[in-house]
Amino acid sequence: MPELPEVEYTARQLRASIVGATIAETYVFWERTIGHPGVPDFLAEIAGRRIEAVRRRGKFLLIDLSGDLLLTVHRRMSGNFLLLPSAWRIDTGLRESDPVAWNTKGPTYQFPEDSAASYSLESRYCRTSFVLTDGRCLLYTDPRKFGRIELWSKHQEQEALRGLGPEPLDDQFTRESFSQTLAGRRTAIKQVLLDQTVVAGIGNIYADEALFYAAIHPLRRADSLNALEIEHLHEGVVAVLTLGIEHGGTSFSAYHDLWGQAGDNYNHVSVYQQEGKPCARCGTTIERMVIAQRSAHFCPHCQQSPLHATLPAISPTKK
DNA sequence: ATTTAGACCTGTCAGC
DNA sequence: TGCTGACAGGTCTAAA
Repeated sequence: MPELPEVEYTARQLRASIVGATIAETYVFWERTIGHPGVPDFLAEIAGRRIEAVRRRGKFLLIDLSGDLLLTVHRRMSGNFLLLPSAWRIDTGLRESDPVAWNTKGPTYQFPEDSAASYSLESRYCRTSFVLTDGRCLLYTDPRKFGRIELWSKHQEQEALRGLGPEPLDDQFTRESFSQTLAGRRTAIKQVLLDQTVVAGIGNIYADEALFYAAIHPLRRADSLNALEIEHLHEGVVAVLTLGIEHGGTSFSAYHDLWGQAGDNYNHVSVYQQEGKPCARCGTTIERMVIAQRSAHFCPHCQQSPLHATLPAISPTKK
């Protein structure tokens, strides 16, 4: 689910709400959610830490903790955070001696009668919960269980982030550096945009949207783009990510912000999951194809490609 | 060296 | 109503 705009939006909300708070207890309800270190060490290390800062890098949410520790969160497809007010009681069903609760249905929570339905729905998929000393509770929910939460020493940040490329909304992401990165790449530009070592934070929604913005066909070979097209694509990447943040992220069904609200960017997408609908620019029907095992959506009229530079369609099967 | 299936997971929706 | 298959915001690994 979350790409850069969704993670950035969450980071801003967390920064405003939990910096300065201290973690009292942590409960893990799905062991594999904790990617590093093992669950017992994770629980022992995180107890009593103060939350000093909240940052974002690519699709990673970074939480700096006291004692030079770094908590990294990658939500993958369906991970989410919910912050419960302190008045809300939680009942994890844990015995005090249990380091891990083996309850795949997640803990049960007692909500005020007037609480939003989305809270109780999401909490059903709680994989990890952080109880703060002020009584509030930060829930990490993740229906598909792909997301990972890891704890590292602060000096291990580079290792934890696995060679991420430049931040697209920072000065380091320039037309020139982008151009250099694309130079040696013979694969489809859509696939290259999804490579986190090329640019950090772009996912399937914003890759499709950026290519539409720049009027570039998703199958174009990356090394075939001319200077003007690279300029447009660079501009498009920045524009669609910035708009996504301004709209509070893109929500389809499951994504909600810290307080259970849906992001509005879905109402502003041009091509993503718009197959069969008319292009807002020219009215041509939006098409969908599979590139690198992912859906690609584009306008066949606006995003035409010079024949010499288009890759043959790859495996038009499955998905 | 690339490229591509498969794995990791659960939910939803369309079609029969 | 129930079953089946396709598909979903992502990334890693093994095999071709």
